[in-house]
Amino acid sequence: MSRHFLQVALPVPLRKTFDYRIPATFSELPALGARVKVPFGPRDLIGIVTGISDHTDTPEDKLKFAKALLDPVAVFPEPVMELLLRAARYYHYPVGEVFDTALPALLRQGDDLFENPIHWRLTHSGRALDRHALRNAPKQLIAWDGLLLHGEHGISEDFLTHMGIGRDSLNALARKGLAESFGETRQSFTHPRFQLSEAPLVANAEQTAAIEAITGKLGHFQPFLLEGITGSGKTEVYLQAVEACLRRHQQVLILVPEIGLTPQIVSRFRARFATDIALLHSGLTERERLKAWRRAFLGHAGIVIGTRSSLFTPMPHLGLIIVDEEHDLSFKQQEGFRYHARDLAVMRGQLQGCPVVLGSATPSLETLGNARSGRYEHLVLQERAASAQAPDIKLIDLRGQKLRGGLTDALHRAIALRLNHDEQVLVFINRRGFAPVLLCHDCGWQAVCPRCDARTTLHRDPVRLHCHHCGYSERPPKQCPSCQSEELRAIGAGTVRVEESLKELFPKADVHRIDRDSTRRKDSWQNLYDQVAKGNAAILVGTQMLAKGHHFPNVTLVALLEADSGLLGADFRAGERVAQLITQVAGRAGRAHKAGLVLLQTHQPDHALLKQLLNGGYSAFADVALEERRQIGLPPYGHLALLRAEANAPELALQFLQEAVTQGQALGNEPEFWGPIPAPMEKKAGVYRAHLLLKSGNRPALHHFLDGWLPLLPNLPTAKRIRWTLDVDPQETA
DNA sequence: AGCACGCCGACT
DNA sequence: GTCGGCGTGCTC
Repeated sequence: MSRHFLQVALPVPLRKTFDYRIPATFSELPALGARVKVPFGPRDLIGIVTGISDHTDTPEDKLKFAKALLDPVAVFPEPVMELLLRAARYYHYPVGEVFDTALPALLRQGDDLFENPIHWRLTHSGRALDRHALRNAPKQLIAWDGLLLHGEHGISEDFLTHMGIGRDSLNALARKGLAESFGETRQSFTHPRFQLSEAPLVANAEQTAAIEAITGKLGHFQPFLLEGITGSGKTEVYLQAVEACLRRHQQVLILVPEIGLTPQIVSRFRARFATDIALLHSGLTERERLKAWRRAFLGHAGIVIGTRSSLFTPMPHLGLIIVDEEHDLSFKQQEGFRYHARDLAVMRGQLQGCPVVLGSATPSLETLGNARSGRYEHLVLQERAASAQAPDIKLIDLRGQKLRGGLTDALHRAIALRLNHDEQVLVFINRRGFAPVLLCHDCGWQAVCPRCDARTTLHRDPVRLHCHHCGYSERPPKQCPSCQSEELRAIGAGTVRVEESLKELFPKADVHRIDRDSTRRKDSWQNLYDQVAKGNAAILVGTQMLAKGHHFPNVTLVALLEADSGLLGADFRAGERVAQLITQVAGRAGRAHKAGLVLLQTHQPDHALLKQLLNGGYSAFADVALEERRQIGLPPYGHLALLRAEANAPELALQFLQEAVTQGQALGNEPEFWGPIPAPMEKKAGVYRAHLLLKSGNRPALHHFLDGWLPLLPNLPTAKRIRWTLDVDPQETA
């Protein structure tokens, strides 16, 4: 064993592993994927064993001994280990940091893998022993003394090891019947148990076909796109596929968007299945998270429902992966290890040999592309449940219209009509706060953020200017700082101003606002939801957070005050996002027995995207958009990576990226470089940002180039004066 | 990323 | 005279 060296991945931003000698205190060779504590420079770190080898390239004098083996088995079993290694390679991110993001914080910090680790105590005869009986076995005597001290509750093996009492001495005492071990061991791995606690719904023909397609592939890798309009019963397909998986004594992993892990979704699963359901979301304490993680890890939990990072949860009997609302942006991590949980879910399905179901009413063009090319099997649910009708979508031309609180007369009348019928209305405006611009009427001065290239938003309660891009806020000036005029005006409308106007325009109606500011207090969202779900006439005003997760059966009118505002962005995905938002929002209208109406206020009633959506729905839009992407070679037909640079001066970031381009051209076989260009909001939170987009028609070629290029970047002349990050498959390219 | 080592300004 | 600023260099 001493002839072996451990390769250990450590949580440091270094693209390599480190080799360590194995000390004699290790009672066994570590499992690949187990945690070890090792000395690293002046401190100790916890790392993951990625390899054990009988040779090392590190000079003898540099090698140190590992300090402790923390786990009797791998915290990352083989398929998860393989997933993480591949992910590190694909996203060109240091493995040690990839492991770190995949592990619950408490395990990262050294908590025990098993809740009740192996403990030792003296047996009855052990306690009765005369210590002279062990006078010829000094190590056993020390162990016996130690155990005697700790009485019948015993002491963890870990602690004993720490005290210099080894497993050998303890085993020797055990053989003599003097000591015994107890607590959880690796035997506590199990298969999940479940019972059906309610009968499945009767599936229609489309649902039945989808369920059969998925269940027919259990035990094999196969990705599915389950494309189903709102109200078409995607969840019932999930439920019946989950049931089939549980019947095979396997576990199911369900990924949901950050905001989607609502009690409503969870209660559907709880109502159907009596099984251990582990929830993993941002609201848990680290202790709760570890407990839920363990139930999945040990195989106890039949169903694991979680947000992005729960993708990495080890599950010994994983048989099915579901990604709900697969188009949702929150599946892509936007900092650090920038992985896409949906894409890695497919990779995990491949490694574990199980089906992966990607569900959405508005699939991402990437997923649609995969479905059309045949890589994913395309399952379509087009029928709404018997009671529901498709909503009617109409445009309202904003040009030249007089607005009251952001509403045209036509929209005002439509809302009044619905309220008179005791129905509910949703109003979307994608902007928080009171007004997005504070303007001097005399000289044109506007309130801007000193740290960002952005205007500050005027808020009420308290009255302050806030920057939505950094934490900056200040009291609004009483006079214009530029010309001393007192004619400062709040221009444009955010959710707060729209809420106020609606209260004035409809004094008898219940008006509620739902955005990040109004739902900050815990439970307030749930209370509001319960109140509105009763169905009394009401208007809900909110940002797109209102579009997700919750269903209000009495909503018959949905209005977008600025349906085309999202089209202004330079991002090539802007159109896709707008189409998804409008379609999702439309799905909130008229779900039950009442036909719904969707009204889109727009300055561009002739915009091609809006026309496609109106005439042919999301799939007509997707046809056109995919063809455009194909022609310019953008995803899913081309592959992107984005190199971002940040610096304290604007030229520095651009200069670094230019050096990177030159370096890449010298390497050869480089992809297309787009840029460098200043980021759309060049200055943000006081730092200047620039972008370099890499585009290639050939994914392996792009990655091969990155493999050669990235290690050279730290050596570029300006590298030490900037910060750079690489984003593979960026979701926000502008 | 930490953390140490190392060489120049304002304070007990 | 020291405390401490953060530049740069290393971590098996």
